[in-house]
Amino acid sequence: MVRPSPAGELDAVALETALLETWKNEQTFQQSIDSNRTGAPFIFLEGPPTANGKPGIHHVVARAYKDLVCRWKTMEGFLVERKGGWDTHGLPVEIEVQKRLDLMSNEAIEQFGMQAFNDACRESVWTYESAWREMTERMAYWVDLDNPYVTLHNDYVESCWWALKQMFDKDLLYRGHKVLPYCPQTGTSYSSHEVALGYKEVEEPSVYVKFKLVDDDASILAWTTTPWTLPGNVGLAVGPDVTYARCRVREEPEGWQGRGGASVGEELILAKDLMGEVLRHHVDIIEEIQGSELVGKSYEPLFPDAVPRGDSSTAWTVLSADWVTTTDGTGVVHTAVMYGEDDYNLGMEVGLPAYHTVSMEGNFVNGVHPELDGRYVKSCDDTVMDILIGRSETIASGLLYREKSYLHDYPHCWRTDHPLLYYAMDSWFVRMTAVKERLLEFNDGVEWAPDWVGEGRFGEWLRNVKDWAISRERYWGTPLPVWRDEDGNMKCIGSIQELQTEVAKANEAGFENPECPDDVDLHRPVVDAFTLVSENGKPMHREPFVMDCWFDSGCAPFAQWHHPFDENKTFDASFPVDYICEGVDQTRGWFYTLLAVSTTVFDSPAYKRCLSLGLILDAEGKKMSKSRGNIVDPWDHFNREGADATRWYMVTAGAPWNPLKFDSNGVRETYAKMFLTLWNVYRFHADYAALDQFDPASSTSSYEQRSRLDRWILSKLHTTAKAYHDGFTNWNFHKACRELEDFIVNDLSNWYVRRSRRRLWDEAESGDKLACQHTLHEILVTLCRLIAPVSPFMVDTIHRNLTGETVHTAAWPLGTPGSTEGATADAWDEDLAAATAQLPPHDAGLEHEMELVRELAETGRRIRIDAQRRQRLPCAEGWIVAGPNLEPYHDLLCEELNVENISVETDLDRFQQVELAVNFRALAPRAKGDVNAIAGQIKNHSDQEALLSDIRSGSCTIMGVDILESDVEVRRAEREGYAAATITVGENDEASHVSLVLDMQDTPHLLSKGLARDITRRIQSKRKDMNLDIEAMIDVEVWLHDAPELFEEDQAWIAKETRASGIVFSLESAPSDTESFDVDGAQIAYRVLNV
RNA sequence: GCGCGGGUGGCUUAGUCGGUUAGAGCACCCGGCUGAUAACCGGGAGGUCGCAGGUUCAAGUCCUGCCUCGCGCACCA
Repeated sequence: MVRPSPAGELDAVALETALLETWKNEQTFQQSIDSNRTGAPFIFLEGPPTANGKPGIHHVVARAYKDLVCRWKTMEGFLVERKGGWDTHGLPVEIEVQKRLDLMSNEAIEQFGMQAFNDACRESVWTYESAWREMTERMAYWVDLDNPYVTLHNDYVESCWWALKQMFDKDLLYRGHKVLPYCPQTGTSYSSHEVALGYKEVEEPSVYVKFKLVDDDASILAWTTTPWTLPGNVGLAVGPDVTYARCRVREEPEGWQGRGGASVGEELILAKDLMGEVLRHHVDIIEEIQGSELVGKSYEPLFPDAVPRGDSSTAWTVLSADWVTTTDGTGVVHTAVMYGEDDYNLGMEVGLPAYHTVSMEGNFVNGVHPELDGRYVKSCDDTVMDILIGRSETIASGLLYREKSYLHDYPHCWRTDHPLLYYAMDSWFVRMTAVKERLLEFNDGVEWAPDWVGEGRFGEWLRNVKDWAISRERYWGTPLPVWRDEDGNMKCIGSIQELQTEVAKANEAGFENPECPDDVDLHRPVVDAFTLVSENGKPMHREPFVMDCWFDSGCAPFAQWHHPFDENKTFDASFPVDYICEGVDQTRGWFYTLLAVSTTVFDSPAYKRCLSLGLILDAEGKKMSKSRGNIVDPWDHFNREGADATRWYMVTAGAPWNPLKFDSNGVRETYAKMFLTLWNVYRFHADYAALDQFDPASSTSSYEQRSRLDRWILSKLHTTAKAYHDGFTNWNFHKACRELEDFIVNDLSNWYVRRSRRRLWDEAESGDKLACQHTLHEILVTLCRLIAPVSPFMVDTIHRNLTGETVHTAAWPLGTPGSTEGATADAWDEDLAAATAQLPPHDAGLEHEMELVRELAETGRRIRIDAQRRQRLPCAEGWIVAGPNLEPYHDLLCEELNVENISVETDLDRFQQVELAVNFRALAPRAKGDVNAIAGQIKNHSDQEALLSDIRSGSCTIMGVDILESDVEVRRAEREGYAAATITVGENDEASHVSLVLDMQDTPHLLSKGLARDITRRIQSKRKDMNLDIEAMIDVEVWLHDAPELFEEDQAWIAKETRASGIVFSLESAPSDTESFDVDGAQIAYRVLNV
């Protein structure tokens, strides 16, 4: 037997913290999982956050959506286990530690000691773990934080090694170069994110250089903003479809600034479109040439000693590249293989020599040019130009055509402020280009929310997929498990055991290695210390890289289970996962790396559904970020409105994939509107249920015993729950929740409870009271279950008090498909018809009628305001004109409208008149341009009734167009001169027009009733001011000196309503120590005494 | 520069297939109602639906261009 106890005032924060304690004690989370042990699994994968930053409100949003779906699926009977995870490797961790220890270069780190540095990283990773844990628990994100996967753990790293070996064995892993922004000062290359931090506008010299053709007395002009790359030039790229011009210098230009030039008669080749931009000389065009015709021509190297030709046949020739444009420069791109990404790719494609002319320290290497060797490249711009000008007799005959300063954004080291160099680094790659088709295929099978992220942003990315540069020249990360000897022979190690075997083998071959125990630390520098042996007996050293930390997280689906070393079953049953959810910024991050790893390792997709969340912006619309300092602390809201309101606000503020402007005021509004209202509805029910010892289990109230109001709210609940569920299955959580909130505030609180209040005041047992209590009970229990996935606190308190059980192991009101035999999580979108069978009966007619009744009640208030008649003064009669039969609601309407009697007027024309409006959709196709004129004529026609009958008889033609009955809509409006209003119910063809008319005549009887209402209201208000108990009796005195007559029955009614045991009405003047008020000009005085 | 998504009263936003008077909430003003809650009801003020063209009888909605914000990519000779 469950009897609710009284609810009391709401203190959301206290309620939530108390529940957290209860959940901990009862292990409610675990229970909710255990109770579904036999259910079909629904696999969720947690994207691991990094705990070396403080959690902000934007993290709460992501966790709210993760939690919502997991809780919902759990209630649907699925087994939803949620393993937590932590991302613990990577550059951010290193940078944090570098800052703290003031180690701003690789050299400094190595001096400090790699082991000590990595120890510091290992520790730093957990800086904010407790903050994360507290936030996670407080917001009630249910995830297993006690057994999380951690990317730095040996088991995890070992799985990553295993995955790499799979790739290696499939020849998907290779060693090459990648051109990266590189800082010679810190010896570090940067990820795009860091590069973005350091863009600065700088003015630098750019140069136009002449490249002399070998078998032709002409030069090709090329432009570069980085003169330091010119010694490395090995090719010139032209657009095959670009038109070039061969011009001969006719005469000297008028003005010439800077160095460089050309002699009269000299021939230059450049894009025709850019001649005006580039050339300063007067020239004659000798010939127009297609780019493709230039391809293959040889030219003389600028710095003949800088780069050896090797076996390249294409070095120092003109090459074709379709990305060459004529938007700037000369339409010819100087190509230095090692110092530009396009250059490098082109060089690899056509076989240009790949030699560095610049060292890792940023200096020219020896042998480039006597005046440059050993110098820092960025300070050599002038020297390079001088060399190009050379020792020629005139500047004009040198190789420099022109110099020109150039203003552009250039990346700088965000730590040292030095310009970065694009520099080809040794690097390891995953051959993603080889599996592109599979990636696209797998992506097609993913259900994306919103779909345009998958098809658009992500699909675009995949269609342009490039090989994944997965190695980093760093210290703190999963080490690349590849060992290599001097001849380039390689071994990829896929497990600790394999490492031990290889170490033993090497030791046998005579190498000395440290111990390699079972729990060997799979990090640098420990693994660096092992020397393995190659087939031909040579020492193999580990490639000195760590993995991109995104590789780690991409391995999460299997590495979290230490696959394939442990628990194979867990992995097999949980891959691919059913659901992941992260911010849209993970598109190229985790969403990609998961798919990249699963495709290359398992030839499988990694996830079936992906919810991609919009960014969280601050109130000004700026992205929340640490550097801006605009991060909202979730605790500001947890400690004020509570986690329920915060979560509900997040979900209702907009579509999950849209950017969310986080508005603190919105959380407050959600609290006041949604949760306070829900609580008060619950409180109303619980207080009376407690008073009456109501027990839902030991009494019943059949559907037939329920009042129309009960059946209406039950039907409304049916409709709302169905739409809510439908919203969930379509990812429209925001629409679902808004609709539910509207139901609670509008339908439940403002109409059902308001209209039902008196039913529960009845102190005697009655079938009607019981019907109301059962109805409230059912509504509240269902609501709790619907709300629980989104905001799990208050509804649990309510559910527990009403049913004795937690809501979190309760069944979803629309069924539990997860617990049916043979179910799978793929059945996201179950049979709605079957699901709604579990809800209370739906009655569309009833909903429609009640909508009309409510509108009529509101209309009555409007009529009174127009007629300046106060609400409490009754009207003798109200007429309802037209519309459906509302007979059963007349009592209700009498109360709402404050009229003595309601009657139905069947003679429509007594209060209504016809108004015609054009149905544009029907008439416009025939009337074309005249449609508006015709509409005007119809609307302004002086006799609408006559016009209508003309139309009906087919004898109406306006402006040559026959007007048919289907061309017009017939509307009815109230006639002028009555205290009346007309409303429209329904839409289009179904629309009906109902008028309400109120009788404005006063009688002594009505005035007396109105007066009684006013007096009652004053006394009630006084009772409230005096803080009297609802049950308390009072004594009342009233002075009605110049008031209308107050009949005896109304006097008695006042006494009853106000619970007055003694009441005295006097016609004398009131004493001075009384309170008084005004009713239609009469002063009424009164006094209330506590008995 | 390229791609994606936005721009609707002071603020947050809804707006389906192009259709008649652009709908709500917050805040504001006036009035009402209340043993009904930080509530509720009625009314009011507040909108060139980013700008400019175009298609159409009809455009917040479709098309083109531009401006602007956010994000991603590229910043490159």
